[in-house]
Amino acid sequence: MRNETNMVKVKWQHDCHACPLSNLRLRNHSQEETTFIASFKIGEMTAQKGAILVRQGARSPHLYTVLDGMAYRYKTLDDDRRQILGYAMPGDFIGLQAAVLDEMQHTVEALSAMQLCVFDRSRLFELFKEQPSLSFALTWLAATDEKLVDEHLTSLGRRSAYERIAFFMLYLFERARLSRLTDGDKLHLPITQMQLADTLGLSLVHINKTLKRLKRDGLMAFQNHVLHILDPEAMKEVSFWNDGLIEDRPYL
Amino acid sequence: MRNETNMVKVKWQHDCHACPLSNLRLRNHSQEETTFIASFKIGEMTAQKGAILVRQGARSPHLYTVLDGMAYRYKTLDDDRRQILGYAMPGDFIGLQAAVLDEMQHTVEALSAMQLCVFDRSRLFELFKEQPSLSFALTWLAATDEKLVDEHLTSLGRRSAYERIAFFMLYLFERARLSRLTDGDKLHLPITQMQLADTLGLSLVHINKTLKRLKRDGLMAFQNHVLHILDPEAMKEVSFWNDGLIEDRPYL
DNA sequence: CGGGCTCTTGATACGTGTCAATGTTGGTGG
DNA sequence: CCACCAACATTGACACGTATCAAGAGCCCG
Repeated sequence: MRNETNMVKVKWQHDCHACPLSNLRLRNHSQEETTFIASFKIGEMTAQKGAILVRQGARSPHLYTVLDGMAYRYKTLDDDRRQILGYAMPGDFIGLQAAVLDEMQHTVEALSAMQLCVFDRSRLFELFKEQPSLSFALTWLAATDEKLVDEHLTSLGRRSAYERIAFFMLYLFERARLSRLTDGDKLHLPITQMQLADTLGLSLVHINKTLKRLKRDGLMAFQNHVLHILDPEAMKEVSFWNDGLIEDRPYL
Repeated sequence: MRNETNMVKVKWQHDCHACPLSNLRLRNHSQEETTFIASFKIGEMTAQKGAILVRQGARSPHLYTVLDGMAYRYKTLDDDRRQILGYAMPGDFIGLQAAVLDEMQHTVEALSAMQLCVFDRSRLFELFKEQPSLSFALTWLAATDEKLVDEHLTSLGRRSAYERIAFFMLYLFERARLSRLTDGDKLHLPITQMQLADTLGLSLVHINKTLKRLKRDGLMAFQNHVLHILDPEAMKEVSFWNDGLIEDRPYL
């Protein structure tokens, strides 16, 4: 049973007008919008690795923006097969589906220690009434998230294991770059090969063997939770890379 | 090369206040919202089977609501593998991604003769400024579409071919029921086995053989473009059916 | 009444899964 | 600070689901 009580509100909080995310490659807001966001914000919280932020089958009263750390979301079938749907990094909004739908269809879990900005779902409609630009930004986020899932779906449907892993790792790397998490051609990734398997619709064993092939071929290496992109051009080529995937994003 | 010029504006048009969709199991609007929608609407058009409504890699100036007929959307990789991402039925909005993103990442093509309501993308921001309820509805649609792709992704990642086909056919059937396209336990579906294969990440041959097994087992039959649900309960059981998938939807 | 899509079926190949055993790593408590 | 334990990673052998190839049958539309 996963821990749900290890989330602690923190005393000290950021001023939205000096949001730490404004340093990232994200779209920024006007003064007035920032003031609205500040009023919409309930507080901040810390979540430990493994904490459940949103639970499949439940209703979620809170929405979050990731300030620090990573999370992932997944669905579980009635036996215990599961499919990981996506990952959230600093700047990402968690709970768009929670915001507008009744019952959550997936679980969101912290991959590492996280710091989050918390919003009150029940006040969301005020945002739609008063802030057309932010409303548009929310819709933009929803559409962009769907675009991502579309690409992920294409991977599972039509890319081989080798192509699929190359594509996904390159995606994580490029997305992480927006949040300034990369260090040259390296990236610290708090995920296991089991999680990779559940992300890409493959078995643990096959992930392991295919990672070895990718390393042998000089494309990339993933060891001790460090992803190392060795040959980005070759990665793009073998994975049928899509340049339109990664974009600067708005945030709340 | 697919035909793009076979779309014809029709002379006679529906009055939004007597929208034919209002008879479906969809969420309806207030008088004022309907008036806004009427002003947002450019006109109506007809599309022949095979017509391209939106093209991958291009920018789309128009948004559509399906009045009649079906469409599907897909991505193509640089070799010619393709992945079908979803289907649109009467009441569905086509072009949410087109509405807010720059370049389309998928193609939308008519599966049958269609009748569509056409909106002007460039006036979308007025909707966000003036119609908070409709803005919310748009975001709801985006979130619901993502939920659907999430489930589809789970199928490709973690359901076997047999489960996957059962799940998808049941989904199409239940979604079609909302648009009153079903006839008892039967549904006319203008799709081929090749399209089913590209939807479910399988080969044509394997689709064919698995359909045969499903029929032999008394679950469902799909012949001459007619889907026949023989044992809905068994279908739900083998496919790990998700009851939260199908909901009444708002529309524009 | 031809010609091109579809659908069907059998034979065979191959990618990926499963099983099982061993090695490695990192965290925890004595 | 070390010993231990539990995850996690690695590897080989083998099984199985699904793809590919190939050929023929059915169907629709001009």
